[in-house]
Amino acid sequence: MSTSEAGEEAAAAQPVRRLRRAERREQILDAATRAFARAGYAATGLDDIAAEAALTRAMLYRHFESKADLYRAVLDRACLRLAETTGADDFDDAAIPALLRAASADPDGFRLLFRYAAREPDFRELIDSITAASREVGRRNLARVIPEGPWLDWAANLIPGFTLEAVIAWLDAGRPDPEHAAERIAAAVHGVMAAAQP
Amino acid sequence: MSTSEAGEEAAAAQPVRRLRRAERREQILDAATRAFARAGYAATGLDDIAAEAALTRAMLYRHFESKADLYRAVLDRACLRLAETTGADDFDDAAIPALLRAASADPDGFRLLFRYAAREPDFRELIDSITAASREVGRRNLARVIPEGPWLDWAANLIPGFTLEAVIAWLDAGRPDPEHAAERIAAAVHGVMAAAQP
DNA sequence: CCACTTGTAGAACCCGAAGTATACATATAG
DNA sequence: CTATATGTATACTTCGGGTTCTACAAGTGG
Repeated sequence: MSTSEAGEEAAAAQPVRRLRRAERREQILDAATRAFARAGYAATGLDDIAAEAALTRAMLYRHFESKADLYRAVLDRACLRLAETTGADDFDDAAIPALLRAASADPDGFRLLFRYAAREPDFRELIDSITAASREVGRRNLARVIPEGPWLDWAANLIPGFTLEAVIAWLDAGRPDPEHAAERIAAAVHGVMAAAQP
Repeated sequence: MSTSEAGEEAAAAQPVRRLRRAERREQILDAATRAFARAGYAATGLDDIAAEAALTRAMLYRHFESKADLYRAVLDRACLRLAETTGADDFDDAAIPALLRAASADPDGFRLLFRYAAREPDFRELIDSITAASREVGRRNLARVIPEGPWLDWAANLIPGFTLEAVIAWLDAGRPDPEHAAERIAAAVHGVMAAAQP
């Protein structure tokens, strides 16, 4: 007890890693992304997030106004990263490698955006800028090979979500041969498109 | 005001349609299925359900122990109907027409089961009997055309969910030509399978 | 006509989780 | 060395929504 007052107990626990504000904010966003990606907004408590970040709840409030504010920041960053990695894609076949890159770069954010946020009424707006554009462009591309009608609607509704699910399934499968993964997923998408043709 | 004390106000409102217990229970389950199918368990309040059923909250508690109990009853009935309509399917191509029949017969229940309940940790168990079996059988069928490896995992993870999404998209598209819808969806599934082959 | 069931209306209670407050500890820049 | 930013710990308040309770109204079968 002479040299250090910190070591009162047997376990002298690491002396608390401190970060500067901006870095801590990022670290919290990382942790929150992981936590939210497990169960979505409603089912994830602030305690879960604090535990994931190895912090107390109080610290969360020093960086974010509220749970909703934190969630928005998480989604915003995930959207931003996605946009940066893919680069304003056209949602044709050329977009698939970009999606694979984006999903690899930020798997938790990717899953969160498309497995959960897409179905949460209060926050769907935040990613609508992405999904709306992709649906629109996707539909235009489809219209070149599928005649107007219910089966075009069917394909246009189905394919964007399917493409994203295929990418997530690729993540879940351990990201096998990244060289040709895009080709396979594109082939799968074409298979679905073919089924919608007359 | 002479013949009827009920008509105190201008609008004599229909004299409250009464049902016997069992029928009312079914009617509540119908309404709750619709309400839950819009936003899932957490985001749906008892007030929403009561409004949908055109009843007061108190009545809900005369028929169900709790919100969770009601939800379980809703899911159970939807599972039961599904099982009855499809009849212990094998989740090969022969199952697709059965799924279309089931989705047509109970669209709200179908959507609820596979769009929401499948992602709700607390209740997933209730439909796991279905999804687990379908995944298992589906994987065995896939293993006949795809060699063991990550792409088999990929397809096995992706296809069951995709099939269900394809059925829901068909509902959303207005159920076009039911005669050949199963063929188209089967073709789409085959297209995905083909993409997983070497 | 009576008893019973089905129904309304709404206040009150309760609990978990979000959000707030205060006191204290200590790395680290300057 | 000291000031300050970063952090812990914990108790407290607030709030929404599920749950309970009480009081009353009225259709229906025996």
